[in-house]
Amino acid sequence: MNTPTPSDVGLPAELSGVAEAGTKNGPRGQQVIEILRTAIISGRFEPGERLIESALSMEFGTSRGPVREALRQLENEGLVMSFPYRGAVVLGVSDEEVHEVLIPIRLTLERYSFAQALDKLTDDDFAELGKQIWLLEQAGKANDLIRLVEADLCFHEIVILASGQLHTMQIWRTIEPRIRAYFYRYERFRSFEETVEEHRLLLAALQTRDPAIVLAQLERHIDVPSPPPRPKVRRV
Amino acid sequence: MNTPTPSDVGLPAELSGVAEAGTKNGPRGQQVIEILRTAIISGRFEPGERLIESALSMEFGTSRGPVREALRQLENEGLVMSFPYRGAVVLGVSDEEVHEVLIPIRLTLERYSFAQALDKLTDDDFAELGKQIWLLEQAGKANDLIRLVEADLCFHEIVILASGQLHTMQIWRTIEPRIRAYFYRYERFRSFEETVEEHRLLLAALQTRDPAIVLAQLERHIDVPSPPPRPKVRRV
DNA sequence: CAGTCGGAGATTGTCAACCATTTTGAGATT
DNA sequence: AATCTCAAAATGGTTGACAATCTCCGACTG
Repeated sequence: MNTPTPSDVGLPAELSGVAEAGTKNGPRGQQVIEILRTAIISGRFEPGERLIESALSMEFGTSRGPVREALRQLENEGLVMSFPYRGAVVLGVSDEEVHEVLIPIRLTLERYSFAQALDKLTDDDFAELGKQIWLLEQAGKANDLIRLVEADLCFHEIVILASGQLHTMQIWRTIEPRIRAYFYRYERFRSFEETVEEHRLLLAALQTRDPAIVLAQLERHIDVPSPPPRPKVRRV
Repeated sequence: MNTPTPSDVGLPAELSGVAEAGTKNGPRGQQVIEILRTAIISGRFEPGERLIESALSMEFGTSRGPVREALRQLENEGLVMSFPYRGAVVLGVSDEEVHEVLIPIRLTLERYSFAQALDKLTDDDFAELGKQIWLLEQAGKANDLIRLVEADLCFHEIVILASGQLHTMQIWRTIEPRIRAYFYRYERFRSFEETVEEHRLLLAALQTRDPAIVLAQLERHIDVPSPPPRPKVRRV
């Protein structure tokens, strides 16, 4: 899994010791982002609820600076919308928009990056993918939706990162949280074992390094469901 | 053209006096974003060039705060990439990624929002669209690429805004600058009159309010060109 | 009584100066 | 030649203070 370093884009540098995403990232303000994001995705904030900078900074024990940046970041992930001098409100995602926009975009991103990643995947990458499969299995057995979704998305992110396509990665980051929120809502209606099996097939396909096989399996995995699942629209 | 207001997403408010995008926006820091964005898109910065907060804030006569936010914004538009404690560098876009990722995403966005906008477009919206057509004609006659691209993208943005789909809008905003940069590079190789005519057809299609007609014309307009145009890849 | 006007209060936007943290590059050392 | 050390440069974050703007509520007016 190659995280891009400054040298990849023209900055003088060597390999970067980028912390494994998840636990204790570098700058503290990143944690603010993560906490807020998790809170919104898991539904601890109602859509429409206002987020006040001073209140949040108080709560997190930071100054307003990091909170402002977090809110801007969340805005770019579509979890929040803000208005000049009026502050930020939590956003919801309609199932329709997920199906008609976010999932198709995801498919575009993954089609391209899987194809690009084919001749770049290292043994290390495959090992990481295997690890995610294992985590999927564990989560499945434990009936742990959160960890299942986590491993699912991580699997895909590994390939996207390996593809080394900067803009594809950037767009992935902005839609991933919304996809995640959607999965939390609806993945529970699928058989966990089915999800695990699909990723096994996907990994096997990747190991052939045959574009046709990989893309076929990818389309089968992601395929855009025509009728929005359970409850209908649920606007904003 | 409906710009979403806080009330649309749950905030108590009435119609917002959002300034016509372009000239003197509200917060000063927004101008910093615009200046930097234009500078990057028009190629006044080389890809790989470093952007230093203190230098920029000096140059713009602001404090570092607004510059930091601008850099974060540009990062979310894929024009810049930043690394913790290492700062931001200007990014380029490979033609391949534009064709394989950005344009297909654009098509997804527009398919959905044009369909959604059909029964929401007001007379005012149509008037605005007509105005853009006129501007396209003027720019075409004057052989003014910049203004042509401006009116072109503005035309599409009007429809996207009218669709009222918040996430579609949000994603549009993050890819629009890169599309714009691409147009600046390659639209010059097309007949301006052809571009104008296509938008005339698109507007006529919209006026029928018939989804089939509109989508057909849209696909014809945007269609994903298979072979990357002139110079080949041009990485990062 | 409806509608308008005018602050007061709340919240965001910006500034300035400062310190902590981290990267980076140039020497000095082995 | 490779490594180590250290100071300079930049970013990340803090504090406290204002300026600019929105919101809302209550008084005034037709």
